[in-house]
Amino acid sequence: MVDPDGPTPVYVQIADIIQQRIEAGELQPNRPIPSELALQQEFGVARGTARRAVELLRDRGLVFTVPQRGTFVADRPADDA
Amino acid sequence: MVDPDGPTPVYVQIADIIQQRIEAGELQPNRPIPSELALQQEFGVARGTARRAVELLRDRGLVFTVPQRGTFVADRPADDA
DNA sequence: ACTCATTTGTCCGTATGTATG
DNA sequence: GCATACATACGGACAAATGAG
Repeated sequence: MVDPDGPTPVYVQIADIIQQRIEAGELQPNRPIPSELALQQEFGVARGTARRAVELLRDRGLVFTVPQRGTFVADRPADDA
Repeated sequence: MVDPDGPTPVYVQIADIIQQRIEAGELQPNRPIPSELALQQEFGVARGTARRAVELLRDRGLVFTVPQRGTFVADRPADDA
């Protein structure tokens, strides 16, 4: 799934994969994405790495995090007007 | 200097302190801010915490980082037009 | 060309706190 | 009280690029 030896950081790879799922409609607006623990297990990475991936998705505006609740797909997955 | 038990996260406190130094002119545009190691030692925190503080300053647009070189005070410390 | 020190980038593992259900 | 989940913080490790010598 992810390549630790590739030129792209693992947390970026994970963020890219989740972004694809969002764009593919597998993860829908206002629905939660997998928890940090779930991502950690799915991709075989440490919690910090899973967190970085989610942070990156927030930076991209694709998701929003509600403390103590989870991280959810933003209303507008990709574009605007 | 920083209060680990206060309501404000340590990395935010450190970012605030550095911001004050920038605004006070102690750290000048295009000049480097202390390295992560220096911040780590000065504030007695782990490197991850020092990094978080610098990240926050980047988010605020106060500094820019050049990989393997250092982090520098942005040209325009605060405003724009 | 090479070595050394510096500095940021990434990653792992762990612990504690806080909030929700 | 317990389980889940994010937030913060600590510690250590290795890689890559830069710059000084």
